[in-house]
Amino acid sequence: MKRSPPVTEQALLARVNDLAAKTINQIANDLNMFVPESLLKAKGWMGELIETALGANAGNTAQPDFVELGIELKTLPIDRFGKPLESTYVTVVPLLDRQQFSWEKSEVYGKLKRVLWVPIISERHMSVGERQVANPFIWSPDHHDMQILKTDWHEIMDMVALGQVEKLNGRFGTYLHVRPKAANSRCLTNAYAEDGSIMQTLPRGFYLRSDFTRKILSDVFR
DNA sequence: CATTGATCATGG
DNA sequence: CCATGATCAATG
Repeated sequence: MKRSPPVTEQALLARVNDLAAKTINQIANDLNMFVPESLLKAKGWMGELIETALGANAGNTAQPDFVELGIELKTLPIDRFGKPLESTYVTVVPLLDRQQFSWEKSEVYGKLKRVLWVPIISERHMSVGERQVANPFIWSPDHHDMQILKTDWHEIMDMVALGQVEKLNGRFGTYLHVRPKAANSRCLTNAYAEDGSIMQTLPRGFYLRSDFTRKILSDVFR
């Protein structure tokens, strides 16, 4: 039932290339998985399907999906022209980290340093099963993009450390921005207040803007 | 119509 | 609650 993880990057590429051009129905049928009518009540389903198909093994730990390879898997919904339809979730924002202030040790860096992108043509009018895998590829940020990601991360984490998490909103950040990441708007978690005490606030996540993922695709396929 | 803010499912 | 997987949907 569960597939073992690929041992090499080459093996992972071979597996994911087998998915290229397949419909979601084909992939799910091969795995004996049921395809939901809608993703409204199954928002993570696409990602879980591709994880299963490829043998990802990180579970819900805060590590890249293919732990030994250090590669993060991201499905990316695109329209028929290859334009991303959504932002891409990266990881939760650590609200109580005043120490571990190193970009290279951050979970954002750990996940974005090497990513297997699996674009899926997922226009809303298409049924889930008819949606189709496009051209997957493994990517790392170039130096320029890495600097921008690092700067975004530092600016956001500085605000968190200064107790300004509630001043953060989706307008901050060039590539990486911060949005709510919770079951609903009543969820609360601890964070620093501006006076250094502990306050309660809505949990947040780091997301990649779709402008940036659009650029990634155009850099690769130009 | 793009973007920001809100929400859904699951496992530990 | 916190982490994973994201998409939905109100708003400007």
